[in-house]
Amino acid sequence: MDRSSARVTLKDIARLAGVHPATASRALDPARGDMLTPETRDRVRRVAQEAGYQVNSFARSLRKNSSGMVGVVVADVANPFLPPILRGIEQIIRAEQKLLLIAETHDDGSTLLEIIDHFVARRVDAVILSAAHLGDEHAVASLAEKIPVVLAVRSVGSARFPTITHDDVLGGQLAAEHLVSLGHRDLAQLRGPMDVSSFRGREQGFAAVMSTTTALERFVDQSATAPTVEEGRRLAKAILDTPGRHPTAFFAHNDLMAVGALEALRDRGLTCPRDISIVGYNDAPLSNHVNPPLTTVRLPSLELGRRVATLALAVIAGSPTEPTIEKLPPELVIRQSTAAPSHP
Amino acid sequence: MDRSSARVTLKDIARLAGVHPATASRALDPARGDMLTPETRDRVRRVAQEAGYQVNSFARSLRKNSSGMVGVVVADVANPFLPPILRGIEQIIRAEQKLLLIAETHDDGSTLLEIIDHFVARRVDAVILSAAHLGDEHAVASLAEKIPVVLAVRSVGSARFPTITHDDVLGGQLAAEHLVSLGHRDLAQLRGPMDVSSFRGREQGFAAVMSTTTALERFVDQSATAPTVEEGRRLAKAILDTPGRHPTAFFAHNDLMAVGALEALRDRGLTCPRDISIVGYNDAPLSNHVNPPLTTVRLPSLELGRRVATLALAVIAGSPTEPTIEKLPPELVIRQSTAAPSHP
DNA sequence: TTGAAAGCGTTACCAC
DNA sequence: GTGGTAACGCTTTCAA
Repeated sequence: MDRSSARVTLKDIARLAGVHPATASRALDPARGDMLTPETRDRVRRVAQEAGYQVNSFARSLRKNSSGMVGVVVADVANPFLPPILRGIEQIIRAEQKLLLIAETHDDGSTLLEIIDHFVARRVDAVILSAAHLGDEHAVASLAEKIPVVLAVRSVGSARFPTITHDDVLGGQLAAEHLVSLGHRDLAQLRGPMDVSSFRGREQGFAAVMSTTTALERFVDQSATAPTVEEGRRLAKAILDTPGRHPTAFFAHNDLMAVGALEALRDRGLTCPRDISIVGYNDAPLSNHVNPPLTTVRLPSLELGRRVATLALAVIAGSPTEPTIEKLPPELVIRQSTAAPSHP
Repeated sequence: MDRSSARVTLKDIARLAGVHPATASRALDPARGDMLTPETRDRVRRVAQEAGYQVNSFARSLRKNSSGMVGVVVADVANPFLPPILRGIEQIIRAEQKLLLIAETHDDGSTLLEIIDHFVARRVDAVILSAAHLGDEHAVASLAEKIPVVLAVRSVGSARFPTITHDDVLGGQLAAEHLVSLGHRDLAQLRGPMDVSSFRGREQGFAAVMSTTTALERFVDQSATAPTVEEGRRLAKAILDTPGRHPTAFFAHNDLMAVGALEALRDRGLTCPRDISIVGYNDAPLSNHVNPPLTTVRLPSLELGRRVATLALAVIAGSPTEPTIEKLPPELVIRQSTAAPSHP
């Protein structure tokens, strides 16, 4: 593999076509192509084509001070609810001939700062941040001074930045109302990390419904360190290990935690939904294939991705974006992990 | 949000620190920092720190002709077996202070070419390609002329390029041997797309075992257009709809297809493993939570990611990489979707 | 319509 | 050990 050959530059094309580099530059830019006579334009383009010319994006970006890239910050690519969001973003961004730079924080604050530095150094045209924590407001603000930022999925608490999320409060309500209407009166949430707006919203929506009914929520002081199967299992186990009657229904803050709860039940010889009903969240890909198939809350994630990307492009273009927060409505999907309590 | 303020450049730092830009450049480069007196070096660094200086990576890249980015091409980020590979890659690449550029082909040939163009234009330091099809050899060769390329997971058939894959032939063998040793004699594969080396390898490993035993493989001419739940269901349904006795075991080329097969069984009122045993592939995250938990083939994907990235760095550094192909061994995980046939 | 020249911010090389 | 100079490849004035 010989890669030593120097690459063909605009100057080469200009020489081959017998024109000045500036002319060649104009010929190859669709936007400025019609400043030229069709003949010169086409000749240059043909030469470039034949020579396999590719712009040097460094030089172009240096000159234009824009990278043509959009940075996306996510917490964890392994999270199964991310792909549709990323796909939605990609659809919009690629249509604009821009490229996506994806980085992961693993929910670590200092990694977030590092990534932000990278993005700033690379003069990313905009940052789509879906890994924010409540309290990251300062970091986001200082990033926003340099690069357009839009928040996806997770807000930072205040509405200072353009944000598009799922309506997590509504999602929590849907879950609670479903369980209450089935007759459950003794419930518990398996909470995700409380420094993330999504889980905070779910908790509040759920609790709000509780407070308007005769139903009781218990174990309100526990939450997961990460929204994983293991943590779901741990929280559920802690509840089941508590002496006395256990709740008849769990609201897990995502499907992975719901699966962990299923494991905890099984460990104790309990059955879902006979002994305990479980509602998950996200409608992750295999949620309808676990045993039992999960009742869960489905999110319009592809749409969210598309809207976020569209918003990012608008901010790049400098439209008068007032800091809005838009919340897309979720939808309850009823499957077989929920039923009326057997001992009412 | 005011982003109009011009950014601070190296020249500014030099002026503030009372040195020449070239000196400032040296002071800020860890590798060349010790050419300077500690005093000047530290003074420059302090000034840069205080002024919030960030290199302009375009200028640097233009000068160095290297972007500090590694491009990764995958078929589909939603595929649950990718995250560990990406994580492995990221661990290695980030340690080198490089950034990952991730793009998806959706297994579409022209999209692959587009992405390659983008990567070339952006002078990515290397490309890690895990979305190759058998027959993409030409495209890969022309890319490799310009940028170091390593193949991950999927080979192109020939061994012209440095490649690290899972040992799919061995994986197919493990699956076959397991089923045969349980007593199955009438089997079928639910094949993934045959233009992908991974599935091709699994098929061959499986078939090789068949040919050395009294077991018989049937339905050898069917394969999926994509390795999805839907396609797994379709293939399984086609087999079950065929008149006469059906096979007593399926080898699905991945876990998603296995789940599809489970659906097809359920649709026909059949039970796994009582009526039909199923082996999946990949040990995807929820494979042990579906009903029944899947016997499957586990892949050392994190390790693969790490090795691929290490190899890519070696190629970038110009080490004398002879085109090797390395195959990492998979491992059979026995769960509850396989059992001895009930009507032997 | 095209050409000339300057400059984007950085680093490599050569002097001193 | 530090400064000067040039160059990376491109786009964008400004002139002609």
